[in-house]
Amino acid sequence: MNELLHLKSAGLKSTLPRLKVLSLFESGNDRHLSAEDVYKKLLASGDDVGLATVYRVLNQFEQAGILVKHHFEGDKSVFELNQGDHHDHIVCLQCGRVEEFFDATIEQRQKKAASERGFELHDHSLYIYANCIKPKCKYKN
Amino acid sequence: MNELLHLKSAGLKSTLPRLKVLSLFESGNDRHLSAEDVYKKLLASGDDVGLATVYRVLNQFEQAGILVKHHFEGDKSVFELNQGDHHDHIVCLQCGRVEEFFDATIEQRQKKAASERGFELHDHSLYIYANCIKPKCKYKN
DNA sequence: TTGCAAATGAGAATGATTAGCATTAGCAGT
DNA sequence: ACTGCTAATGCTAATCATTCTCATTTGCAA
Repeated sequence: MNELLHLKSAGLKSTLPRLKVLSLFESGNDRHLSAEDVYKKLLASGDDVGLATVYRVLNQFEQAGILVKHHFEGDKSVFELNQGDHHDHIVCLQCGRVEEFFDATIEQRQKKAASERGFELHDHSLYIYANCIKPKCKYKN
Repeated sequence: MNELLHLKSAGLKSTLPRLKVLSLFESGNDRHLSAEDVYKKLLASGDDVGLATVYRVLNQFEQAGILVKHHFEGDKSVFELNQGDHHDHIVCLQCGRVEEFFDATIEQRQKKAASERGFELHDHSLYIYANCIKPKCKYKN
């Protein structure tokens, strides 16, 4: 009943769509999903939720700290389960593979860069766009 | 005639709209401008260019390496003159002030993070979202 | 079980950006 | 300078992701 706890503590009613979305992320099959992805996966598994609801739920979960939202290059944003550990992302430009990483030095220097210039760091987004080195990349190798 | 050289070498005809857009950026009054910003500024100065043209020109300039495009938090993207020097950005969440910075160590560690995980770094985007420390911030101080 | 506010679903609306197309304007060659 | 042709422009309509509206449904507390 981990899901229920999450929802309760966020002041969210435990509804079918919310549980479905949550368990999709907790199943762990795909860490990074867009609203469209979630919508399609739910449809595919016979669960009938509206796209608008998916968007709403995703955003509520983000507010509640259950999910984290990312804007990879360009258009649609993706969500991933918030497991407390902050990390940044490397995205393969060819196959889309996403790898997570954390570098204490980078974090450190960012804070420094901000404070040196009269800012108090609140947040940051760091995406590395790269190419898989063979033979891992699904497309280019 | 710096502008002309730019355009020529990019294989772009030297047209009125392109010259207008280019000189807007080269005037240096605002480093970071969205398509909408450019459009409005041109209108304001009596130059009559269509919004679609602005978008087209901006993208052509990006391809040509004359401008660089950035996606700050959320929606619209902004462009800035490409002066050869790569840098990242700090954006104030309150007043929108944008400060540029470069940190060799961060660059370094990114390359390392990528290669350690089987990627060849191609590109990256790093945005620090922060709050101005008083009294510089136009809104919160 | 009842009642009601909160949540959902379907479709319309929005906002940024792009595509389609008829008209205009650079510019190379007379 | 004049012709002509292709690239460029300026509308407007179209896209695409995301949000809003609102009538209907559902979770849940009394």
